[in-house]
Amino acid sequence: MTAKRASPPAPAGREKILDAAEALFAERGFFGVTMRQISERAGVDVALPNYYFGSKQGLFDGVFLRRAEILNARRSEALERALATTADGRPELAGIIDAFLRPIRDAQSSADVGWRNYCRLVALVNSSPVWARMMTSHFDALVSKFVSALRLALPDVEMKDLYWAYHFLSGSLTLTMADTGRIDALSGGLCHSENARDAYAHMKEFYTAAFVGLAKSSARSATKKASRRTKA
Amino acid sequence: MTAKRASPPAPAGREKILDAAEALFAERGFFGVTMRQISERAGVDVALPNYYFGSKQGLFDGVFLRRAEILNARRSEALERALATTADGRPELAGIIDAFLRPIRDAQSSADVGWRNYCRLVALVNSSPVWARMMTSHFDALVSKFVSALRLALPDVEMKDLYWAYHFLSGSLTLTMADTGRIDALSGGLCHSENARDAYAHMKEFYTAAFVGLAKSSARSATKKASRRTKA
DNA sequence: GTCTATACCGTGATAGAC
DNA sequence: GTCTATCACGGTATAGAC
Repeated sequence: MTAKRASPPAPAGREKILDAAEALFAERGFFGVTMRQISERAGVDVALPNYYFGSKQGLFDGVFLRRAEILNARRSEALERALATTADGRPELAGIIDAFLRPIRDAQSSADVGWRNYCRLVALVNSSPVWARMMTSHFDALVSKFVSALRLALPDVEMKDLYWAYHFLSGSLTLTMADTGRIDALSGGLCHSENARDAYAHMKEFYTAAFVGLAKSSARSATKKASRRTKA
Repeated sequence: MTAKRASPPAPAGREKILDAAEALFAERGFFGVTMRQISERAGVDVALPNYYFGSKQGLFDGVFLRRAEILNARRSEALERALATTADGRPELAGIIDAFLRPIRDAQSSADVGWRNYCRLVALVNSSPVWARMMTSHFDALVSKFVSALRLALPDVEMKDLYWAYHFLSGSLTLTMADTGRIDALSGGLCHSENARDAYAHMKEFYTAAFVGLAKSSARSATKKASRRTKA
C-alpha cells in the first residue's frame, strides 16, 4: 500500500501554474505578464490557469495566498516563542525583531526558488497602491500582534511612534525583499543583496538599536514633561 | 495685451501628456496603463504621445526624467549647504539626513499633484527589478555623495555598515513615498500617510538616532578589538 | 476531474495618410 | 499635429479528449 501524503496530492498542473505565475509576477508585476506567458512557462495549455483559478486575478490571488498562510504560521509561532522568553517580566526586544524577520530571511535565502520569487512579489505588492490592500488583509492581523509585542518590550514609547517605527522597518524589509540589486552597485560590491543572511543580520542589529533609541528619546521627553510639571 | 501668468501656464500638449502619464503610471505602473488611457486623460489624440516620445517606453522615460533632474538639483544644493555647516570640523549628521529627505518631503506635500504622483512613481520604480536600474542611473551619483557625507559625520562607522544603513533608510523612504495608506489602517488612525510633514519628521528623528547608534556600536566593537589587541 | 485545441472578440501600440 | 487603419496580442469561453 502506498503511503498517503498528509497534504492533498494536488495535481501537478495546478502547482506548476502557481510556480510559473509566481516567478513571472514577481519579475514584472500583474499587468506585465500574460496568461500565455504563464501557461507556456508552466508547460500547460493556455486555458488551464483559467480552469483552476477562474481568471488572471484569481490566479494572482492564489499565488499570493499560497505562501502567505505558511509565512504567517511561521512568524506567528516565532512571535509566540519570543514572547515566552522574558527578562524581568518583559519580552526581549531583539527576540521580537528576530521573530519578525527570521522567517522572511529564511524564505529569501531558501534553496527553493519559489520562496525567493515570493519575497520579491510581496515587495512589489506592498509598494503598489493597487495591490497594497492584499498586504493589509493577509498580514496586518499578525503585524498588530508584533506591534503589541514591541510595546510590551518598550512600554514607555508611545503607540504612534511605535507605528511609525514599524512603518520604517516595513519599508526596509520591503526593499530588502525586492532584491533589485541596487545596493550592490551603489556600495561598489561591499554589500551583496543576494546574501540575505548578511542583509538580515544588519537589519536586525540596526533596528534593535533604533528601537532602543526610541525608548531613550521617550524617556528624555517624559523627563522634560515631568520637570515642567514640577516647575508648575 | 494679456498679462502673462507667473504661475503655471496652462500646459501645452507635451506637458499635458507628461502629467497624464505620470498620474497613471504612478497608480498602475508601466504595464497597467495604455496609451489610449493616457491620451484620453490628456485630452489629446492617441497618436500624439508617440509623436512626442517615440514609444510608450520613451514616454515613461520622459516622465521619470522630467522631475528627476529638478529633484537632484534641489537635493544636491541642500547637501552642499549641510556640508558647509560644520561643528568641530565635521558636518552635522542631522543636517545631512535633513538634506536627503527634505526635498522629497516638500515634493510629497506639495500643492502640485504632479509632484505627489511623481513620488509614488519613484517608489514603484525603486521596488521593481525591471525598473530599478533607472534609479541607479539617475540618482546613485547623488546618493554616493550622501553616503560620503554621512561618513564625514560618522568617521568611525565602517563603509559597509553605512551602506546597509543607507539601504534601510532608502527602503523606509520608498515606502513612505509609495503612500499606499497601509499604515493608516494598521495604526487605527494614529498615523496619517497623507500627512507627509509628520511622516518625515518622524523619519528624520528616527534615522538620526539610528545612525548615532551605529557610531556607538562601532565604538564598542573598536574597543573590544583594542582590548583584544592589548591582551595579546 | 484534468487537461488540450481552438475560437472569439476587444484592445494594444504604432505607422502612414492627411 | 490629427485621423484612421493595421494587425498582433490580450483574456477568456467552449467543446471535447483522456
